[in-house]
Amino acid sequence: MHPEVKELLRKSKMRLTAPRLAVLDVLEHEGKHRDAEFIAAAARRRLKLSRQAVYDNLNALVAAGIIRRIEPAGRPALYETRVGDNHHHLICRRCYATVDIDCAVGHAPCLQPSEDHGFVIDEAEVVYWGLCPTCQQNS
Amino acid sequence: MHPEVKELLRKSKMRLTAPRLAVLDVLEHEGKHRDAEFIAAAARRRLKLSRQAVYDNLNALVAAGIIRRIEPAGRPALYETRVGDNHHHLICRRCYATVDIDCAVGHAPCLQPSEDHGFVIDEAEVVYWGLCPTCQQNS
DNA sequence: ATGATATCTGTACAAAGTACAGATAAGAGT
DNA sequence: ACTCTTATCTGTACTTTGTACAGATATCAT
Repeated sequence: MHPEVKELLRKSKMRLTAPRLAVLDVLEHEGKHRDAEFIAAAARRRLKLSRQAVYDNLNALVAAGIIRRIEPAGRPALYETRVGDNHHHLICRRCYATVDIDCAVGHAPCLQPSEDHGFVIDEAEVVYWGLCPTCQQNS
Repeated sequence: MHPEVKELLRKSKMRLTAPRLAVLDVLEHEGKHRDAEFIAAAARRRLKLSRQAVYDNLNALVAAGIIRRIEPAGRPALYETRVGDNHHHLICRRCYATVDIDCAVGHAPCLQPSEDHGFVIDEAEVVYWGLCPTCQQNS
């Protein structure tokens, strides 16, 4: 576990409980984009914990800005530790492999639609859909 | 009901059943972005039909490219009749009002991420999140 | 060490959508 | 118009993903 993670938790006044650290450890060491089910299963290899604890922790960490949730259409939510840069995602339609994409149009990207309709916009969520190299071959 | 809609159905070799026409009629005349529950309720003011018929028809129409489904994070899916231009959406975080956004970067937009990782990309889904004018006032 | 309360457990519940079997009816062919 | 094929519809049961709630536990401040 990276020590700076514990710093982040303390800064957010969150307790350093074993289930919380386990959830973060899974995200740091067992894949960059994982759903709650995977995180629960992996965390249970370290300790015993309930489904509710997994969801509570994921929600608390998202609220604190320590992890980020993405919700691809028709799929369970995924969680990742890369936060703060509002990067985007590219997902395979067949196997759902997910990779990060830096924004193509500069630094604070995509927050400028052609017409804002009077809205105050704070986020642009972008998901690219396609076929990953492996699934292209097996088609 | 616009006559061209029936043409579209025939072109797709889909039967013109009353439930199917009712679903399309709701989307044409009772709001541009509606979820399955709303569509079912509105269609039931015209005729009696089951939940399954609503979902089956929506799925069939999406598959035929006659309507489009969008799935905002944490919300039920919305359906719209504007298809073929891959436009985007702007959604209010508080009241979930949803408006269409033309793509800011040209004609076949957003299909060029900074790095494609070998994927063959066929769609870029963009959702802008913010506060609509009404909700800005009531905050 | 002690206490306040954030967190965890476990069960029940909820929302959104799908599976399946049998009944019905739309459209093709006569 | 009549019949047939089969797409579509109905209704119930089920699935997935996630939340609500009450009570037990354990973390951190003091």
